[in-house]
Amino acid sequence: MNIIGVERKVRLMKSKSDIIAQDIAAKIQHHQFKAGELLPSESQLTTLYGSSRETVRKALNQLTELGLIQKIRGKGSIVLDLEKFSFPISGITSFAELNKSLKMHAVTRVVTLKKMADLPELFKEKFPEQKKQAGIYVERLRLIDDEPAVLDCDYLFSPPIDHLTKKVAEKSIYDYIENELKLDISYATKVITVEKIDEKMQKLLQLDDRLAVLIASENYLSDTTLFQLTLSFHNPSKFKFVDFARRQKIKL
Amino acid sequence: MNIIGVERKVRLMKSKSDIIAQDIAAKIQHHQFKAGELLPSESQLTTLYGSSRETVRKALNQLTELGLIQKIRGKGSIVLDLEKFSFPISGITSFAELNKSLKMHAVTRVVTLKKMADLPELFKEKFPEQKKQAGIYVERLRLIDDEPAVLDCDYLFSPPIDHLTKKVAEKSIYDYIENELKLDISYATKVITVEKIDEKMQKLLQLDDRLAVLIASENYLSDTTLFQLTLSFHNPSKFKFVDFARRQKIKL
DNA sequence: GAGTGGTCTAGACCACCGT
DNA sequence: CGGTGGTCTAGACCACTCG
Repeated sequence: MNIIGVERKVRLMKSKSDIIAQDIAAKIQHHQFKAGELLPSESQLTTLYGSSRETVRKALNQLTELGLIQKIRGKGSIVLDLEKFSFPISGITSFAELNKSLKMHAVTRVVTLKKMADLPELFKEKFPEQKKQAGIYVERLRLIDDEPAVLDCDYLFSPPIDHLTKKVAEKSIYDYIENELKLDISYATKVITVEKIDEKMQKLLQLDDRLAVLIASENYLSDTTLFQLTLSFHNPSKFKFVDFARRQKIKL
Repeated sequence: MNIIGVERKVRLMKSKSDIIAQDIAAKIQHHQFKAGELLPSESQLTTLYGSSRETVRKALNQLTELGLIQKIRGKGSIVLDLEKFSFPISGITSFAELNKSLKMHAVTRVVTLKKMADLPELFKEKFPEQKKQAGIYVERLRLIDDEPAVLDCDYLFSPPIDHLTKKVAEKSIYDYIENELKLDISYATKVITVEKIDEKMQKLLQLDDRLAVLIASENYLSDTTLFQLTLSFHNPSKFKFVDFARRQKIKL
């Protein structure tokens, strides 16, 4: 039995190409494949993982999207320097996941947890249909090294999210949604701006200024259900957003 | 001859799947395919474009990445509401391209254009090898509705970019790089932060405050050559960064 | 010329959705 | 059940790089 046969028993529901991508990604992270060097060729990977070339290529494409490798025709796939851009945050990632993978020691304090009363102005006009929908409102303060860094204000809709405990909100709402409720979080839109904030928020974030960086996001399940709106107020001096981007072939 | 045969004569060097993606994207933009509705099924698209199913799927995957559609198993591909998230800027896009596609009437004023003297602190430690390399330094002020919105400071390396005229800098450096120099711009990393700026810059941007949003980016060609570093200082009150993101399957 | 990645194909089997 | 998308395969041909 080859590598994949073994892996597949453990991680159910993952495709062969996902497993190959995951495996190569891990080897890049652990410097088994080093930055600047070439990956084994596609035909070598084909025999290594016991799969067809197209499957290997699908895996490599994922790594290309992520910015882990760059493919060059006639040469091979070069491993890019992950260290250099201390880790893209792009993609939907929960604070708990970030905290874990970046090894920050961060703490989450639940400020508010109650039934949703009303949407904020920002979302009201855009989502008139959600206006009357039931939901949960959560306010959470994120502390990094004991200093307030972010205030997250989440509007979770019921359905699909009917209940929420303080404990879950402290740990990871995304973990709860995916692993308990078995919902399939799929995509999000984010808008980053700089906004004036009120005094209450200024105190919470312990800011000198009345300005904060706001990330407003809309989060959707794979069936296109809107399940969450978030206003994320960041302490400007601690704010950092890292992104990896590829040039679009398709012009809109 | 089918649709693709015709298109292919015009736009050389594009793959069949790119053309299909481009075509569907255009039809979505022109509301020929409407938000919330389903695209024709993959097998229908297969016969429509006279290609194999995998080729159609490759095209649909590109649209999925872009956030134009969402595929649902057993149902079909739903067109997402492009209007709702007034246009993702993510991906490497030049100011000239943005200006055109967003129909802003923006003006670019070249403030400085000279030989590169030295890299700024921010980049110095990270790119010691580039320190002695020759290059060009360009400073450009972007005005939107006659008000200063962004100051772009570009460091272009020679090679591959040996000369640059004021005219090119005013119009579009990316256009020049791609269409004149025939270089293949491929990927970039971006870091967004909020920074203190000096008085000179404050004046240029006509800011009340000494704070600006900084986007620092590193831009690479498809052969992994670093060809440009950019510091982009944004007027906070005019700053807006829009992003579309999909949940990562691969955990790093 | 040998080896690399880029594209496309035709066919197969599966999982899921609706009627 | 038929139609949808999800995955995988084996094979073909091409364009490119490098010695």
